[in-house]
Amino acid sequence: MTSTPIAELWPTLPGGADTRPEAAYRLLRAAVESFAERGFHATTTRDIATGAGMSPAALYIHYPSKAALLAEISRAGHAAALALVRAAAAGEGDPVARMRRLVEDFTAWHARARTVGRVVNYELHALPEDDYAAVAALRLDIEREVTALIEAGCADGLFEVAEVRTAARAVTSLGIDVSRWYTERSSETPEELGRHYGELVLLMLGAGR
Amino acid sequence: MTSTPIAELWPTLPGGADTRPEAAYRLLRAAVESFAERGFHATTTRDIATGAGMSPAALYIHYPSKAALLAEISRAGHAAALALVRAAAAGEGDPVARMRRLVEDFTAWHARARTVGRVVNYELHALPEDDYAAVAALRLDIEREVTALIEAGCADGLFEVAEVRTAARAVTSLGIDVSRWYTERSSETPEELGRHYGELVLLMLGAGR
DNA sequence: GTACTGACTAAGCGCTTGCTCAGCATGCTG
DNA sequence: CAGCATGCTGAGCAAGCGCTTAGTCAGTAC
Repeated sequence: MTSTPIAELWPTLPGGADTRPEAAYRLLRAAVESFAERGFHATTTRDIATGAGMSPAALYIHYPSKAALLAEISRAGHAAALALVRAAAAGEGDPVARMRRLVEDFTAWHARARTVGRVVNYELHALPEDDYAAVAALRLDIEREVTALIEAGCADGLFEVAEVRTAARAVTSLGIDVSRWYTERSSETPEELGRHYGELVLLMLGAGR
Repeated sequence: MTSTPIAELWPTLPGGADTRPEAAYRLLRAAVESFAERGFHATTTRDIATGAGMSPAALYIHYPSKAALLAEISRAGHAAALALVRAAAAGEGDPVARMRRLVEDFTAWHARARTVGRVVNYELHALPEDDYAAVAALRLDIEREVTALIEAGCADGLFEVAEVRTAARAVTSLGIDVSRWYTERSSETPEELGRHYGELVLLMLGAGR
């Protein structure tokens, strides 16, 4: 439906040199919409091609397979999420300020780019083995950034948690799940939701104002 | 894989009178395993039948379609989750004690019955329209129970939250997402995880000890 | 002009899918 | 015993799948 977040997301992502024909991006966008709405296996190559305004055979000029489209989406989406987490974790301020920004950005991204988010988080099982391995590494990196930030906060006496790993799970989990339930009919904007979730997480980590 | 939670879950569930042939339960269990691992659309009727130790045709003696199997699983799973939430919300103690038990039970259930949980939470889009409507009503009931309990806690001055609906979302979201990431290799048992999550949620709601 | 390229389509191949159907064994009932 | 219901199988159908093929056509190079 709303393809604006995807349009914003892509041209900047797959690695600088943007020499790919515009038709390849139309296919990516159509694939994201279909995969998010129906799932990978229920989406046909005909769906994607039609959504991109071309015949089924044209898809194979730009991508070697349906799974390759999924892999490209998943890699780009994970890279974007990790970049955002890294920027917040390495940003300015104490661990409290950095965690607040991390949760705000992570949450707002999963609300804004919820179609990409759904593909990224709920279609992992359909990835070819190699692509899955690459993407799993990115997911581990995200988890590690969050864990390290919580540990830093604990070391400074700003956070207080029983189990760091469980707390880190809860933080990423809250953000990821936003892409499952958020719709454009939700009462809060992605940014408002981000701010509320930022508050909730800081309380959860024992850093209430 | 581990089918014990499913085995425990079912015979008690689909409505008292347990006159259904044992083969129907074997089909249910095989379907849960397949749907959870590969997703509804990637699962074939041959997968399910083979998993239940019979030929593909035998499936249609017990269920009219592949989707009917999904619907039965989804209804039973949602009913179980709602029952557990209702029991905790209407239990003994103040809102703090009841919320703690609600989160503990809801979380532990999503960890223990993670295969059922995955089907219940991530295959909704594959449900026939009527079944979806029935299941959506159960989901709304769960959300309402949690919201009401938070409101009760706020009224008693035990909780303090900026937005009740957002807080309720966060509580259910944390529990649901457990079924996505929890594995039998996770470092905590379902019950330990439940206790940790119970603590985190109470902090989040401004009720830290 | 000729030669070549990249983006595309119409047609369709080989295979898998959800599901059906005729038939068979078993056990219960009169 | 016959009569019939139940639970099941082997074979297979129609539809739809991912992907391929042969060929079209506008654009570019020389």
